[in-house]
Amino acid sequence: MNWTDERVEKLKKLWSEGLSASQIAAQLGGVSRNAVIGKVHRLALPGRAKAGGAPTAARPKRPAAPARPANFTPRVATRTVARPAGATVVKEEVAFEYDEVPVSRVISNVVVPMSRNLELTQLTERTCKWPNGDPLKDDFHFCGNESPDNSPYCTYHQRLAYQPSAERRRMR
DNA sequence: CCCTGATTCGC
DNA sequence: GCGAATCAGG
Repeated sequence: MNWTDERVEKLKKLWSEGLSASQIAAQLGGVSRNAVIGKVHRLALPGRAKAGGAPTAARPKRPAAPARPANFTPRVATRTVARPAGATVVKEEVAFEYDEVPVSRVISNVVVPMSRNLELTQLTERTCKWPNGDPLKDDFHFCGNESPDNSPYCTYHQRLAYQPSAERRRMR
């Protein structure tokens, strides 16, 4: 695989967006992370802030928490439990609640992790194997986020995998 | 052991 | 110029 202008442009773009060398290698395909790093140096692109270590500063930022929906009502409910004579009153906190918002939608608004979009050959025992995109098209990739031991999926896709399809559609 | 980028040096 | 091997670190 050679460094065509097109591939170099994609490298520059992804590097500037803060993707790691291995992530870029996975997206380009056909090159190792070492190849990517080597090319970055030859192009004299600006390096990462710290030598070694995760590029925390340049990482893609997590989306901000969603604004409260109009029908969001913060409230703390209490209820009094029947008690024998002499006992103290018991209150239970129910915490914040949404009005008539399906739970799946709330979940969707809060946590939808970015996939690393790895190629099949990049997957390991510890990467999420959730497929993204059309298997017959070029943009087909696997999630690739870290998955817990003994699970083929990351925590998010693990949860997604066990939802009924209608719920799944709402979560995405 | 998982990962990160940096560097070296034979090709 | 390329990138595997290696180093140094989180």
